[in-house]
Amino acid sequence: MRAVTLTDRDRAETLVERTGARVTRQRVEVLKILLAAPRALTHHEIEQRAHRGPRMDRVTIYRVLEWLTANGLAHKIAGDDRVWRFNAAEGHGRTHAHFHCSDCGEVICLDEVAAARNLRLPQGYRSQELELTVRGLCAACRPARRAPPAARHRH
Amino acid sequence: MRAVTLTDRDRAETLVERTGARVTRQRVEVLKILLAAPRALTHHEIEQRAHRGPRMDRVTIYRVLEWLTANGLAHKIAGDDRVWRFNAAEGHGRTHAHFHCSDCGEVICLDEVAAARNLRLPQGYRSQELELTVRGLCAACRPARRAPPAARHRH
DNA sequence: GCAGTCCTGCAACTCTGTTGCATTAGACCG
DNA sequence: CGGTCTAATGCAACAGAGTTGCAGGACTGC
Repeated sequence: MRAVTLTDRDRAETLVERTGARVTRQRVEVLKILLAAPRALTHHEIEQRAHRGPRMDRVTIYRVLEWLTANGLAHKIAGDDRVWRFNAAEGHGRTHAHFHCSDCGEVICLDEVAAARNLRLPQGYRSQELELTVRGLCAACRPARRAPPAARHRH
Repeated sequence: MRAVTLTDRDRAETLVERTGARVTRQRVEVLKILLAAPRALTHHEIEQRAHRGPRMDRVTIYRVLEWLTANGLAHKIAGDDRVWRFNAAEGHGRTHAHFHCSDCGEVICLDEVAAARNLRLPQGYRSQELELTVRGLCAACRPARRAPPAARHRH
């Protein structure tokens, strides 16, 4: 995980301000956490990071995440473990790709791909968004070739 | 929804038999329901259909679905509403595409697409499966051009 | 028919996310 | 700077999907 720099906090604050809504400590804090993360985080992970600072309620985090998503500042990904994961939404268009590790559940964003546009939908269906999901093993979970796999934890 | 034909029941039975494990009423019944459905079903929907026949426990359905998935007879899809949906797995390869209706949550399978194979993963990551998700509005949820939209229910 | 195993049903539980409501604290105005 | 108005927060209770443990039932092989 990248270190939380002043820049992340400032960027977070600026982004929240730009929406025109209230700039609260909680919104800035959560967005800062997302900006500092190299991958999508679960609510649980965000909560843990948030609790290093002053108290912030579970529910507030849910509501902030919802608000960030509604305002286009964060992006919500449905994982395979029934848990939402959130990204800072910078640079996310209507077409993007994610990698899901089938072992540890980690989710990262991949560069955009020109996903199949020759896709045929049934009569009357309309497409709004495309998402390409790659499932596989991340570097940490991939069985090593020589050395035995390092001990890992799930989640 | 297609009518449940004798063929579906027979096919279900044959498929379960082929695994070598026990052929139970519950397994055949659930697989039959999946085979008869034109789209992915939630546990809840499967339960409702199953309850037209003799008693079958909620938990048993969960376990049967898990078993079907593990044996390659069913396919599990994470929807945007935190609910698993299940398909009969016939014809599902390692690359497939689904359509998720962002309004009613319906999930259907699309024909396979040759999804981006020029995808670049980070160092050390390995891909096992590709899934293309198209989000949009299904025919029922799409705002009509002339007539007002018909009344609908969620789920 | 008997033993052993696999599967099912039931109850209780966990975990993620939501709702209702009283209280707090940003934003704005003077 | 202090007051006011309202959106946002904290707290508690709840809801729904899925899981676990265990006792009893049903297949299977002999």
